[in-house]
Amino acid sequence: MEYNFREIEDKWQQYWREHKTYKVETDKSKPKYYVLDMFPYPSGAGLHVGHPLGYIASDIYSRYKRLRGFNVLHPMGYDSFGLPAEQYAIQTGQHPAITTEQNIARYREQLDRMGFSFDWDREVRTSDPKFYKWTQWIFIQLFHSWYNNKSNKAERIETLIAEFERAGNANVDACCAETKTFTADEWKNFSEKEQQEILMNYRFAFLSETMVNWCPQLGSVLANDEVKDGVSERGGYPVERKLMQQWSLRITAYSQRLLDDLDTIDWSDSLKESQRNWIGRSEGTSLKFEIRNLKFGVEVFTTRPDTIFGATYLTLAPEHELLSQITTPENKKAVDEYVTWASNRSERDRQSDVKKITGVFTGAYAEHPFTKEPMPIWVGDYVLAGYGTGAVMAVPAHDTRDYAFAKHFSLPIVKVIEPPVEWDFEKESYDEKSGKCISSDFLNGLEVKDAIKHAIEEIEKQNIGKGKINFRQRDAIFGRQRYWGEPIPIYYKDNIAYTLPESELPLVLPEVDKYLPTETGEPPLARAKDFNYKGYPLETTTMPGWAGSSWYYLRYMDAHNESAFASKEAIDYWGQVDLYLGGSEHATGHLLYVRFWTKFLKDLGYINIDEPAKKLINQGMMQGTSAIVYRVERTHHVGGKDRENETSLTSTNLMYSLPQVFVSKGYVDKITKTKDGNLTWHDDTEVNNLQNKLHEIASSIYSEFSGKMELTPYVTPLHVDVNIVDNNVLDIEAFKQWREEFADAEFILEDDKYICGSEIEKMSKRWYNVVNPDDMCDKYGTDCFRMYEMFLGPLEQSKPWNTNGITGVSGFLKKLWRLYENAKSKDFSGEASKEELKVMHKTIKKITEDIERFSFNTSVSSFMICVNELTDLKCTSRDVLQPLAVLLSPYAPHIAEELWAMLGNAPSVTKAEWPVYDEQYLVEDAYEYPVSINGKKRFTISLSLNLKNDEIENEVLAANKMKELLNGAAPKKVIVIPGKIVNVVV
RNA sequence: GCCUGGAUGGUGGAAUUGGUAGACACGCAGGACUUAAAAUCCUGUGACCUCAAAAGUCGUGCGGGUUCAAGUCCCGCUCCGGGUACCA
Repeated sequence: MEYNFREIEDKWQQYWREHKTYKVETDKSKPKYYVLDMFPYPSGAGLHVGHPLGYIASDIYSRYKRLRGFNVLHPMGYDSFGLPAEQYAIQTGQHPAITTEQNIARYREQLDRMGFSFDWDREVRTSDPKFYKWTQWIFIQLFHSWYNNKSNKAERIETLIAEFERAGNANVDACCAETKTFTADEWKNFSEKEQQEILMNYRFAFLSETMVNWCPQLGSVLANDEVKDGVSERGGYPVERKLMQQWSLRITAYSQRLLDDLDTIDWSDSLKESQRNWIGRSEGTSLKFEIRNLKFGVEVFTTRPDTIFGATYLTLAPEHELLSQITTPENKKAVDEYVTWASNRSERDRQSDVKKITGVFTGAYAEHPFTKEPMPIWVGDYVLAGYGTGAVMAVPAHDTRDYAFAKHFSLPIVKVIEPPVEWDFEKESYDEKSGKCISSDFLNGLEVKDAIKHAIEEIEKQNIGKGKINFRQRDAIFGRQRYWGEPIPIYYKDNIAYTLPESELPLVLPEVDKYLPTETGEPPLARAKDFNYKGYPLETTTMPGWAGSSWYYLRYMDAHNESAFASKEAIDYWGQVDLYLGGSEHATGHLLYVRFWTKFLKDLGYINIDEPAKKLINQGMMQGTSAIVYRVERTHHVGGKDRENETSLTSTNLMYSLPQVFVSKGYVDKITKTKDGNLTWHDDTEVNNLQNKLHEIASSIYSEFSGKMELTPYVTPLHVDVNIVDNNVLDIEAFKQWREEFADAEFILEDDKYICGSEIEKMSKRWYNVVNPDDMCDKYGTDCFRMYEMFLGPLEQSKPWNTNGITGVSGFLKKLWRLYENAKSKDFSGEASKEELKVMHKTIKKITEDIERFSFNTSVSSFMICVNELTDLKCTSRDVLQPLAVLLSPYAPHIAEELWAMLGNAPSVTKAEWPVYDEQYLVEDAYEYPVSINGKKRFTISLSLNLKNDEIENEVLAANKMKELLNGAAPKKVIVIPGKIVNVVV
């Protein structure tokens, strides 16, 4: 019987469905293991071959862990709120829920085909009110919590109110916005409104007036990680800076813990490094400079207090709040103009001409805290309002940006660090943190490191500043002026924000007639009728896309719970995600937010883990391989009618009326680009050959043609659908049908084939290089597709998708099938030979180790070797073929089930036990001596022996020779490099 | 600029702790079976030298070093990918 993958796949998928094979329950008798995939956003395009890469890997690992006796939680769901569905809704008026529903159905169909072992009973969708009820619930907890720096965790707001009532806020050390100090009595006398305003400064979810990234085209604000290169990540629209009242989450409260706990998790170094950079901790000191003739000072932040004596001026950000107060009347006009100019620059302009130095003198002077020298205060847009204090002390000799600014405006440059190497201060600043302090009063002679410490001590002693840690990370903007997201469970009474009672949850997304912002610029939710709570208006912004994904892993544990986001029992049992798989593009977004929410929920006692995922693996991006065909220019097609009417076949007419002609890649390689950008053929014979071929084509169509065609050496590369290209060979018939204009195209072939060029690009519809897994599964079967995706290369590496090698995997499966078919005819009754057992145990060891270290690509090779060897040995033994089916089942579950059944076993292979290998079959004949020297199992002695070549005929001989030399202890491995050295591993 | 990952045949990639580099697969070449094709099977396949074989020489981006032994470790570069950036 032939290997009929379609029949086998249908049969077993149905069996799994009917028997709920992959349903998982809390089972305390078994160790748990939680394998999580980053859930997909169900876009309209469906899955492409890049998606399943991670899912296949996690599925293999889940299946493996199950066979090893673990109770494995392996769920799947959809991150179903998002922009594309909303954009589609704006264009068509169709409710995003409907689009989303359709997309999910398509995703599900595709996922089902892949034979994944998900427990679908636990499916979650972030846009489902039953799910977002709990997202809203968490928001309410965030609103009613604050971060206590003393206990170093989040606490209920009640503890803060109690403290206010007891002793005001003088002793409160919280992560909060700047708040005036008040006493207990003052607190009690504050009005409700005043109290609420103060509390807002402390809440984890808070409203504030902040600079936001405003995207006019999307009509919404964006978080920092949603902006790339000054344009929106989705859509690529320009982004402006704008001051707006916004909901934010106080993620900065956790900056230090997010940083510290990176050391406790098994994530890739590069990903951890991205997060460290994003959090951007820097140690330094704040420092106050008095301003001449004014009563207040200006505070700066610096990481280099050691260079304080090199500070020659101050620079403020254009948005700095003190700017208008310090500017002298004669400089006011210039400063105002500069500030207006700077504020009108878009984020993109600002980034694109970073090198342009701009700034204006304010007329004011600060006083150096030690030398009491006057220091001019400037305003310049190289200083950012959002970082540190929005003001810097400029040390041009030791900071590149200050140096450029000082040079440009001819400000003094004072060297205070003597570099340990030759340095030309005429050319550039010396920024390194090494060298000795000079011209620096009490710091003279100190090394930079010591000088920093000493300077901070001195600054603190004189009470002009103190050591401070700054983070680059900003609080996360949480409101979006969009429709398709979770409504924020807030209503307003007297303009004060209150949370909805938990009993009112979920606050369901209301129906609206249009999905656009209102005419007055309010978010789409403002269009909803009766959108209020007891007459009080509800919040009209919605949560950002990352809200649901920040906690979804907890919902899988107990997906249908209606009284809690998950039961205590489920949370305690499943604990942490043991293995999390997903793309590295979420490094500074989702993966920070999910860690943040986890820590928050832990602080409030709802869960007992600090980190969501113990181990994380980033699967590499699957790039597309575009296929290129080359059209010979000047042979444009003008349509059949023109050709019929053609009367005089001049060469020019002919060229324009000929069908399009495509040359195979081999010819194109013979073209080079000249300096002036034109193309030229390498040699004239090629030109002649090609012309002759074009001529042949012409003559075959027009028998009366006898002229000579001119050939222009241009070819135009065109993208062609990769699905009609196999191993770079174009399927010419399919190509002709692909596009009407190619219907009667002609081809100049090499070796009777049309070879396409290829280009590695991002997978995109535009380049026709999107490969859909369905097509692959139709052609080769799911098991083949799964194994081939793994075979392509290491999981974490980005790689182009190509189908060049899939025939190898396909051939392997057929061969595997035949092996069992042949054995079946002999009832699998063969006695396993020693060779067969060796092959078997070698394979068990290899596959087990491969899976443990996520090296799935090498596993596929091992299977191929194993089957090749067993075929050669004509293996018919159940003792060998049975464990092989088990080993194979994580990779190719359908065929493994069928082979398992074929062996006469009861269904299903998923209930089998993972085989264990036996060392004794792995030892090579020549080295079958158990050895331990000095109590160590194995170590290497390297000896140079003066043995002649003929004395060491082979490794066995060498081994025996070594045995003599080692007083009877036998070597385990001997490497003979004839004529050179004998290396021995004992 | 900074951080990070990488560079191995015609191609994708193997080499787990420093131990015969190129497993496995694709592709290519030749052969068997077949009326033919597909499918399947067999043989060869890093480069150079050689009619061929034997033998030899070179060979893991480049230049040095450590070692009996380096794709692997160390120092100095080049190029490519990813992240990030007036962050004081």
